[in-house]
Amino acid sequence: MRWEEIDSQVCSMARGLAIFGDRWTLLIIRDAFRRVRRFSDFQKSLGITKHRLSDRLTRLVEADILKKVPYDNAGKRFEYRLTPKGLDLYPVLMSVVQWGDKWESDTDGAPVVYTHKTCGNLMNTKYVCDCCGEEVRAKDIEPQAGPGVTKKIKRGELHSRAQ
Amino acid sequence: MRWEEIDSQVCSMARGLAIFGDRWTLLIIRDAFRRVRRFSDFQKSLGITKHRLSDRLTRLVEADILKKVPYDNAGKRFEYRLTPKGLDLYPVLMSVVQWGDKWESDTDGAPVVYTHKTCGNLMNTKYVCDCCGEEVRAKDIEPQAGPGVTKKIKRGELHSRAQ
DNA sequence: CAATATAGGTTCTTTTTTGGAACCAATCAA
DNA sequence: TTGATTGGTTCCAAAAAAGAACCTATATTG
Repeated sequence: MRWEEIDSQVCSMARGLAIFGDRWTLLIIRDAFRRVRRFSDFQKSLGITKHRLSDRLTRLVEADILKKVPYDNAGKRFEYRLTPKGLDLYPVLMSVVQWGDKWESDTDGAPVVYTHKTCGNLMNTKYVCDCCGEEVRAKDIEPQAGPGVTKKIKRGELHSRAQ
Repeated sequence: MRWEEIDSQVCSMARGLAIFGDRWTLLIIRDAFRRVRRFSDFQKSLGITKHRLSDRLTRLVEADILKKVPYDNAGKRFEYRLTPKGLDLYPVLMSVVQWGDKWESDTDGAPVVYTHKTCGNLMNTKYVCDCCGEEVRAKDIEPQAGPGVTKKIKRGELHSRAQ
């Protein structure tokens, strides 16, 4: 299977990764959360080639994760800002950061720490069930076919179990 | 900057993505969580070429995310199983899935739903501050240089602000 | 006002990474 | 024992990425 075809899988992970699962894209989004907004600033921050950056920004705008906002008088230069869909990626980034802090920090410790303004404390995050509030662990979870699969089976569009 | 150099950034995201931020790797880990364990099963599930799969599995074993466990009598055939470090990636996968469910499902709805065995309900997850339990939002968080940066600055190894 | 710098790209060439197919040795199942 | 399966490796062609040069439209400087 070619990589471009992976979003044809009936799987939310495959569909997500088809958008941001390649090199650079998540780092661009990381920078966007750090208020990097302009082409040249992304380039300086990342060291990515202009060609690649241009391509990735275009795709992110097409995917409605970033939007272009004019900032010069002539309206011909643009900033790239996160859309609501893009802002919703925050848990993805933070879960990667948390994992990296735990498993890939050198002996000095985490490069960046986070203060939660709401409660005033240094923050660690955890992933919880929004119903009972308990921290989520793989073994406590039972995946089942959801409507995105069962409806397709009912209509005869899918036969095997979901990818 | 070359992609292989990104893990030199003092940034937990860059370090994480250096390991699993390329094509296929997170999908392999997804399958591992679904109890896919053998070479041929990964291959069937993903449609990845053997070459690529072999390479990715080797890297994941080197990164201590998967481990090889012999399963035949002669001890020459191996299964690939998640290590504790690999199991700890669960929040990364689930946050991608949650995002994909919300933003990339077709009109039928989510392909897979999850029952939380502990509380018996269909589960949605949320990302919370482990101190106050409130859901984490980008705007409520103030990042600051952590020990992984400040110690290096003190020793004169870093001068600018953290990447 | 001309000259220079900067932003935001595009084009071109080289290198690296993939995809795809063929091949292979060891085991297993009939 | 014979053929199928597992878990790869090797080789080649195609696609993607890196790096440099180039380009156009503003903005700034003298």
